[in-house]
Amino acid sequence: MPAASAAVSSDLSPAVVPADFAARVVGWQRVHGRHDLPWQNTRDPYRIWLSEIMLQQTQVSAVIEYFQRFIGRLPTVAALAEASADEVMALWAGLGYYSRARNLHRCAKAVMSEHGGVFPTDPEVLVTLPGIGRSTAAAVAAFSAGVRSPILDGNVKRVFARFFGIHGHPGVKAVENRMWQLADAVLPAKGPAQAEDMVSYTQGVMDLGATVCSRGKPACLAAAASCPLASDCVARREGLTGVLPTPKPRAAIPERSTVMLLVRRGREVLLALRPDSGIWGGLWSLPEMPVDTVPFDAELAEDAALERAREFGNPSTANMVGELTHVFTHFRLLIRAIRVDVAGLTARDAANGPALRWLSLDDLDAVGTPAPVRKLLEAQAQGGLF
DNA sequence: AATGCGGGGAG
DNA sequence: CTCCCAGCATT
Repeated sequence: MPAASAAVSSDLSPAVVPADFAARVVGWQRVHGRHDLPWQNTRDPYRIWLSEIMLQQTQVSAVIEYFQRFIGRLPTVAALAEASADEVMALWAGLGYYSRARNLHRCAKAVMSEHGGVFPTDPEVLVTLPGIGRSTAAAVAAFSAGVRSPILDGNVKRVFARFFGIHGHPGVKAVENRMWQLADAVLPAKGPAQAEDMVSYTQGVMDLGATVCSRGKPACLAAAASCPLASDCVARREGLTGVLPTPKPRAAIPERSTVMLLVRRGREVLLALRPDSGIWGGLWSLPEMPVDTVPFDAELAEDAALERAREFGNPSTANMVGELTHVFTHFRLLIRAIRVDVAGLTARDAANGPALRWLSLDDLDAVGTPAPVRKLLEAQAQGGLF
């Protein structure tokens, strides 16, 4: 299993970067790729740029209508530059990421004032314009002028992660850097066919990610012939399409804590019935105490436990017997357990009520208890801590 | 290096 | 419900 360091190695040996990578993608695109999207079949950098901005973090299906409407109303960069901010924002409304629209407007004005109204096709120039980053600059340059410059969007990251077996979330800088390195290394060869190949390759590597090397069930699993890269794709060979690309690490789930009472009367322990709604609804658990000191103070808690246990009998001793953590889907619960030994019965022996009962430690299977409570009870049954 | 930005679709 | 989508700008 490749270590994390493998994902960021700088090794670009030919063995892992097939010389015909781009050629395979190009050939596949011309037969199986998408050819009829509204921003294809043009070399107009304005239309290509507009589509690329709209497509940032936005799916193709959502963009199509917005693109048609926008072009219908503002068909040239000059028209966009002259339009009011209100009109631009109205055309964008509903697409999200509205800074894209503000930058779009600023960019059009900059093209008019700084580039004589001629949209640049040099990636190094494009990337200086508002809202155009490295990948968008490369896409505009490739589609409008066949410039040999790599894109790296979500589709490409997925294809690369799988084909090269790159572990680690692509949002991590080192992983992304590695992918940029590869994106440059696999580009179509320089030469007479470069411009047309760049158009097909740039479109193809995105089409591949969108239609074949999809996130859910990549088509290669059903039919290897559906992907031109299947024959030496690391993820396909090693059965890793389900784990690559590495998903974004989940946010740390919050931790809550509680104190549970192990109220002992000889071999018996007191259980409390949970309400039907909420966590562990309807299960028998242990009586709990509010935790009102931060940080937790064991001696205070033991004193409070002694006081609390007067409801259940005559308490003699209270001792922390341990703690354990139980992980739920949306939070982590730290459970501290305090054993309180009681003797005799009081007038308020609430165990006679419906929500409390005594249970023999020799008969744990008699009731349904949450897994962590079961662990506490089993430890009690064996007489020790846990 | 990590976050905010956003509405929508897929699983 | 979570994750992701033809990313970029800002901190």
